[in-house]
Amino acid sequence: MTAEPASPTEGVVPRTFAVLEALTRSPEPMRLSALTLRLGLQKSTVHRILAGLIGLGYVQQNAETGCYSATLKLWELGANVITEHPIKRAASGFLQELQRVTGETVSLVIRAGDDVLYLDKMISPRPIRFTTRIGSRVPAPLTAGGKAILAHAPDAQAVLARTATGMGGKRRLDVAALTAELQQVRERGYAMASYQPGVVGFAAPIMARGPEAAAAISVSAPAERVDETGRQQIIEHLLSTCASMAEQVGRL
Amino acid sequence: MTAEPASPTEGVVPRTFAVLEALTRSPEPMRLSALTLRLGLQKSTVHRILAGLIGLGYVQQNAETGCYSATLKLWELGANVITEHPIKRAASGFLQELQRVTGETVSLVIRAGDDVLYLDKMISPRPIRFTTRIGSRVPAPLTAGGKAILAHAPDAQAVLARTATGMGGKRRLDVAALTAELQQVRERGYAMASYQPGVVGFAAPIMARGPEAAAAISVSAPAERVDETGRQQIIEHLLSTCASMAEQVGRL
DNA sequence: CACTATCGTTCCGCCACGTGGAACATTGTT
DNA sequence: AACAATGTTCCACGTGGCGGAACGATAGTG
Repeated sequence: MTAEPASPTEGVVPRTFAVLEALTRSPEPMRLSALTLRLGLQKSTVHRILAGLIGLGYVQQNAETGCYSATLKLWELGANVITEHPIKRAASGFLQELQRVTGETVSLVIRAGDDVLYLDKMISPRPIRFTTRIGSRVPAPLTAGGKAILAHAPDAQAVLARTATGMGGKRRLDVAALTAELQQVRERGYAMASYQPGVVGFAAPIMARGPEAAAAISVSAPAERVDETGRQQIIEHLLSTCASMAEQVGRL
Repeated sequence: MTAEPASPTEGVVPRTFAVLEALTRSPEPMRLSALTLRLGLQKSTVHRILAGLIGLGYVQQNAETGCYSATLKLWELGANVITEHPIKRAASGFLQELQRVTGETVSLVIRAGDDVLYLDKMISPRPIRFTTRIGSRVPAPLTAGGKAILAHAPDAQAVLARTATGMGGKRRLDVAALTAELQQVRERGYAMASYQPGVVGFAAPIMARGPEAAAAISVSAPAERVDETGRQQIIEHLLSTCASMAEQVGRL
């Protein structure tokens, strides 16, 4: 049942979501042929699915180019999920305050499989903009927030192993070094990383209810803007913020 | 074809989205029976759809209560739509700056049918919190942002009429007064409203490319915090912000 | 403690609807 | 003008969705 012969048929619903996922992942609207190619489906099948989605209002078709794209109705659907999310709700005030006192970009991430997921972000008023987007995923071991969470995850080793093998030669993961680093993170209470070149990130876990981290808050800044004293101040604010939030979340 | 006999069958996909919409609209997780009741579907049908959605990862079931709720995966799906949205992207910096200089909560709204849709919001660091949520809809004529947009919409009268009939006796809409008010909005360049009790809102349209408003930016504050000079300052900042943004959007 | 009511899950025969191939229509290219 | 590539429509086939009903689980009540 669960093991399908080869690729018999997969049902409308999974295919419908595959179409939506393809459309939303693409920065610009997609043509029908691009979708069929990417999904490995029949032209007519994709066309029929798209027609249904247009009827429901989740997809629109550019009248001139004929390209398809997801509509804001799809965004509305998901938006309610996050506004109800307890951690995101609890974090809002803390993020804002931390952004204010540090003057840098702060983010809220949670773990999602072997990745971290950016739940919220408050960007710095200063010139530099980061490219991390709310709703995007990044392999956990690459980011400060991910390390902060993994340091308190029982399956951290497995995550490191999977991530190391998952990424080809490009930026090899040094599992041994990371393992040692996670130990350090546990001791000092915060993690550091430089996922994007020229940007340093500091993060601390939200330790609420139980030994695992519910989330992490990170502060990111251009490397040249952070000297030793700035670093210490950021870390101080970060740790006290996370402690306060953990306390509040813990007694919800 | 388009006119269905009575309620023959509707197909899996529309029903699947109906389930998701019901789940996301509900503040708390829903039981199966609540869903069947709300959707008017068969128990087994809803159950089958939910099982499919769980398999796809868009729905989760609480192990203890058995209640169903949408997952963050659904949020991820929609999140990409908005990060690519040109107006939201263009507005981000302007919203942040306007929030900073006014110190109050600023929002970005666009029109969606007869409603306005909250695309983005930057909340005031001051004590009061508003209940408007990103991704939520409000009938356009009730809000400052909606009025700012309607003032430049060719079908404003139709929207007023529909909204007036749509809302029962509760807060009756005075169509004549609103029509006059829209004229005022066109003249002064900004709109006012008090959709939530004790909160005043000011809004101005983003007039980019053509005679219609692409969006509106609004500033909301507790009524008692806004005196006459504060009001004038807010409006001044608001108008200059919208003008700058319109110029930038116009030449994209 | 048995009885009943309610909710969630599973099963199954029927047939509607999704499926993929191909034909048709449309637009752009050399 | 002939061609190529893409988008849309059509149709016979059979898979998978459909709803009713039976089953199981849990809880509330006399």
